[in-house]
Amino acid sequence: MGLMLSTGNSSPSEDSLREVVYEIVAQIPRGRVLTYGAIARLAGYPNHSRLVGRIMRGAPDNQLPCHRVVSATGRLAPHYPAQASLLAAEGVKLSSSGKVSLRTYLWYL
DNA sequence: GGGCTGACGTGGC
DNA sequence: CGCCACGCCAGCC
Repeated sequence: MGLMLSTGNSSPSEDSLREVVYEIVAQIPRGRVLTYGAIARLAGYPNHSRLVGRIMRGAPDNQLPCHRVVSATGRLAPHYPAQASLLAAEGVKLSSSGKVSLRTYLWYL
C-alpha cells in the first residue's frame, strides 16, 4: 500500500486556483459575504486562505463582487477603499469599528 | 536553498 | 474591542 512517491503531491499554485476562486466569488449573493478561509475550504484547500487573498488582490473588481470577500474577523480588505461603500450600497452595515458582522451577513451554502 | 512577505485564521489576554 | 503571538504556505528575491 505504502507506495506514494513524489508526483502524488499537489500543492496549489495561484494559477491553478484562480479560476475556481473566481467562480466561487461570482456566486456570492448581493448583501452577503464570504471569508477568504471559507473560499479556500470550498476550493478544497483549507489551509490556503492566504493564497486566496493573494488571488483577490489581482482580481477584476469590475467583473466580480470582490467587495463581498472579507476576513474571518469581518475586516475589510486593505488597499480597497471602495469596498465599504459597495457593501453599504447593498445593505451590508458595518460596525462602528468598520467590520462586517459575519453572524448577520455570512453566506452559508 | 534560505529568508522575508502578506487582501489569512485562531486562540489568548 | 484591540493587540499579539503562532501556525500556515505560495510567491518572490
